[in-house]
Amino acid sequence: MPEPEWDPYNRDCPTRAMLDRIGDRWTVLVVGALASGPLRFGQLATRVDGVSQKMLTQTLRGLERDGLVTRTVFPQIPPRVEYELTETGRTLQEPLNALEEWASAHMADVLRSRAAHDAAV
Amino acid sequence: MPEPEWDPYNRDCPTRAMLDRIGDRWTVLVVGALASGPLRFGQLATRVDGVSQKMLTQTLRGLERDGLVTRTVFPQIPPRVEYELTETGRTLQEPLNALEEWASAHMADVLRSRAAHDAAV
DNA sequence: CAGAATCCAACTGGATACTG
DNA sequence: CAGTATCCAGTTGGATTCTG
Repeated sequence: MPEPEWDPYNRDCPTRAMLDRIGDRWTVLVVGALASGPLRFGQLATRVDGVSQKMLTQTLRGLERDGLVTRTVFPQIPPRVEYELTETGRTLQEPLNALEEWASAHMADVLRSRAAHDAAV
Repeated sequence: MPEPEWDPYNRDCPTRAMLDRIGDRWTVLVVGALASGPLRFGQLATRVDGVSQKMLTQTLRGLERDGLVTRTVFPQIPPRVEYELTETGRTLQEPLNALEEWASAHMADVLRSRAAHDAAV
């Protein structure tokens, strides 16, 4: 079954949009935060330091739409809403982890280079 | 040698900025395009479909500053400038490839989910 | 060819206030 | 608690023009 030939280098390819979503600063962090299991909205807000509630909501809605996250509402007062990675969402973890690890591993190099470069000016 | 404990979940951690750079829609594509070897400015502009010359320049400057890409000017008229991944830049290829592959592999699922979700509204 | 510089429309995203 | 709605300042980035 020959998958269609996705090509991110073509400006009209949907994978472009996908890279945008992945690249979204909050998406990476939210998916990462959900890696260890379901979390409530408030818990996510706490874990992902600095995210505004607007952005968190927006990010979660996007992930839900793309089938990467499920949203479960428990009908009680006060409301309780849990977010959890779907099967597909979990497959995204691996590449995202790789990214975070790369960032951690090479951050020092990058900062050094950046300092040197700026000093040279 | 215990690396400092980078934590992308902390809003003040430099890895946050790094994720921003990686997340940059053009960075992923430019690094990917350079994977197979050095390219000239114009070649990059062609490969990375849709990038404006302003964005390409900006992206390349950023990558250069971070020590991920080298910029070589050949003193001739008309000018010839080549960009090439550095050692560190090449290490970034792997995680980025993983991302592109994920996008290619799951794009169909995502589009399906998206359509279903929108239809449900 | 490879850019630098400028202008400006459009989108992003934070802060704030309100609700079921 | 988990949002929604609104306002708005700041940033992004495309188009265009000019240059060594």
